[in-house]
Amino acid sequence: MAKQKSVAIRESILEAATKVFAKTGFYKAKALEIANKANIAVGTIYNYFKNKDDILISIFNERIGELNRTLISALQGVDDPDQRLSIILSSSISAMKNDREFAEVVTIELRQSSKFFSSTAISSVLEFLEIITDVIHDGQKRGIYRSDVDARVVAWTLLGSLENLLHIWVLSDRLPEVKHRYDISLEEGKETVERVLRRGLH
Amino acid sequence: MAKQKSVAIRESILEAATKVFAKTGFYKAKALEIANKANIAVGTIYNYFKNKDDILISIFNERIGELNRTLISALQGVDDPDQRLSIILSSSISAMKNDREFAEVVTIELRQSSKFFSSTAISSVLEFLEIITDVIHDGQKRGIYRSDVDARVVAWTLLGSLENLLHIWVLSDRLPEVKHRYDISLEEGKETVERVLRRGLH
Amino acid sequence: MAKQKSVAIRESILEAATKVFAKTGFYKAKALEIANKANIAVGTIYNYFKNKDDILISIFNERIGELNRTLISALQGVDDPDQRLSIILSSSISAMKNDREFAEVVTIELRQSSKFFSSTAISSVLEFLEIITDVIHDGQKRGIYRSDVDARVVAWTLLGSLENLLHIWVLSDRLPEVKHRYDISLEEGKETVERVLRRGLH
Amino acid sequence: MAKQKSVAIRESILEAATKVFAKTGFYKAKALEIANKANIAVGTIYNYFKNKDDILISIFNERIGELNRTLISALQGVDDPDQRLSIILSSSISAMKNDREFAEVVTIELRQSSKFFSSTAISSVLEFLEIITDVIHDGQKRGIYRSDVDARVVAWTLLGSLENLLHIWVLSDRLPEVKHRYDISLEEGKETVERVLRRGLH
DNA sequence: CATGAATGAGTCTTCATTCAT
DNA sequence: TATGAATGAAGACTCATTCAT
Repeated sequence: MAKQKSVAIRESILEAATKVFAKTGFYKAKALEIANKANIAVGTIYNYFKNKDDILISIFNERIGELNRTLISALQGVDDPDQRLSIILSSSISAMKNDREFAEVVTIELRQSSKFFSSTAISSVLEFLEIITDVIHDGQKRGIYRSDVDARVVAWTLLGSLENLLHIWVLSDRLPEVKHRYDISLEEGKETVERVLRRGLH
Repeated sequence: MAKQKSVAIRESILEAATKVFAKTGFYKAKALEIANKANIAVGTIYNYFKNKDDILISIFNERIGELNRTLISALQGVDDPDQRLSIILSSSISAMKNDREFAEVVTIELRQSSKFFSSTAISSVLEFLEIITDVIHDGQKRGIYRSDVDARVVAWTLLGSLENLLHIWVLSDRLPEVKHRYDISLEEGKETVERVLRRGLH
Repeated sequence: MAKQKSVAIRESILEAATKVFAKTGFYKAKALEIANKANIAVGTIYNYFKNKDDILISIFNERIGELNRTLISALQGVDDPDQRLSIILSSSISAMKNDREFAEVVTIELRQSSKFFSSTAISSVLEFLEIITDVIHDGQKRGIYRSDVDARVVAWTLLGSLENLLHIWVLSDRLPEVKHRYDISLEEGKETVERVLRRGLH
Repeated sequence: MAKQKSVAIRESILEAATKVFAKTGFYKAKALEIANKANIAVGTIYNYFKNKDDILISIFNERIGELNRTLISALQGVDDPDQRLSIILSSSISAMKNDREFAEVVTIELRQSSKFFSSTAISSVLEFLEIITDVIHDGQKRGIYRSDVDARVVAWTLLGSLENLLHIWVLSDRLPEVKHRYDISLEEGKETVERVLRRGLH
């Protein structure tokens, strides 16, 4: 029997691509550089992915899908909405901290992608939003959260807040100007967001 | 007068570029298409701008700079921090509503730019953040706003919320999936953000 | 038996390749598509043929070789040169009619091949020409055909006529323009060619 | 005023391409080599032609169009159909003799092109056929030529004969085998074709 | 200043062929 | 012998930018 398409190779391409996308940005990323970093030939990339877009989309969907699964299981058995939102923030932030390059890619490239790729390309992001929306909605139905706000808007803007928290973190490394004025740790940031939200939603 | 003429051309390039960037995204935008839309020759672009990057940066800085000036003057004489934040949101949103293509460009391309361009490229954005930060800081100093949150974080995450509000609005047009689930007007969105913030910050 | 099996595979590759060459042309034909059509793996092709060129050459030589053998046996015992030429035309045309895809390949790719491959690649075509030349030559020697024409030229140009007869037939399917103006059956075409030739050679 | 697209450059691209196509065949011809031969940059090619196909099509249509115009004017005032066919053969052959590389391209690549390009791509060839058909048709109407043959078939097969006459000539240079067996001059070939045709059509 | 033709570096992707299994 | 994943050379075409007019 001949060789089988290897999961390991696929994974190494995704990892290498994440690094290259983080460093140069999606558009300037070169297939050859990804291949080199993954220790394979350029052509091999195209045995696993249709094209560069497909790699980026796969990174998003697989990593965020993973995060979603983590979230869902972490939320199991937790009842308090505040605590649930806290878990969502913590889990998301810690996932990003553990893979800074993925954080950079999500922060920087996701917007572009949502606009210029199809909606299936960002299905996992929509799923992530769904999770947050459900938590808030549930809080509202149980009379814990105020009902005069739109749960979907809260979810979406919370995502924006989270993204920008990560964005400062990521930018600090490149731009001294930002580093100097906005030297804030992810934890401090999370704390502030949570405080505002906790009081703001009740 | 020569100077007059130049300003008009410069302006028409910026307008044309905004449209093209909105439609295709910065990286795929072609100088020739910008020139055509501006009714000038390609070469002329380079009499007014160093390169494509320079056009994008100019769009950001000039339009956001304008917004900043509008904000500053609108905030004149307004004392209440809640009202001031409300003015900031309203002005920003109405500026974007009046120039949807600019909204698309800001929403989609700003992130990329902040990362891969220098910090002067986004000086006006930093200035915008400064304005928000000051309002919150001022509210804290006057004992109106709680002091256990970081004003800079609030400002930055508020920007994230605002961006994502615009993002849904912009995305709705491209992705039916989003349109269907997140059919929210900018005004409704703003209302929710304000409510959470108002209670959350006190 | 192993040998038997091999011949079957070899044959199925030639058949599949003929179809693919007919559809896309030799240069754009993909080995993978040939393999798929032949229900084998790509690699297997290279156990039977040196390369893509080799497949095309084999198609030519084997099919035209077959035609040559058919011709030779059909000409056995026929004495009249006119009748012999008629047999050559009929047999050739009917062979092509029975394998339209091969007709397309011969018509379209033979020229290229004759130029860019070696002369052994087209040895069977040269043999085919030889057969025609001999018939004419023989007619001349027996005083039936005029002697003031060059038998080799007549053979070669007769081949050109035959090719173009097939060419109209093949083109008609792709180009409506041709179909419309040159809607001629192979039989009608053959009739005209024969009439001119019969009188022209005496 | 800026530079104008130059007819000279366009022409030099066509000339260079003809040479390269003759040498390597259309599919293996490299844009860079054409550019080098034409003393221009690769990109310049694409200011004048949409793509490689477009170059080949232009070569065909412009050169054969030219030939058609020459033929039409040469046929002016000539009454005798035999003489007219003779003129067509002579003019075509002499045009090819004067531009051997074009002859190679026509002989080798035209077939491919007729099949895989659109019919406008070969409009000039169809026009050439039209000219021949008209001559024969006219001969038939005037009772000089026999009426029991299809003028269109005669035209098309005559084209095949002409092509193969050129083909031997072209092949002789590459394949010693052919050179050895078919060492026939264009003029001798023409003579034979004309003799057969002249008697065959009356 | 305006023009737009010329430039040529740059890169994704294809696909025939190889070779380890 | 059959397989099909891996390979990597190869090349058409793009497009931002320049500069002669």
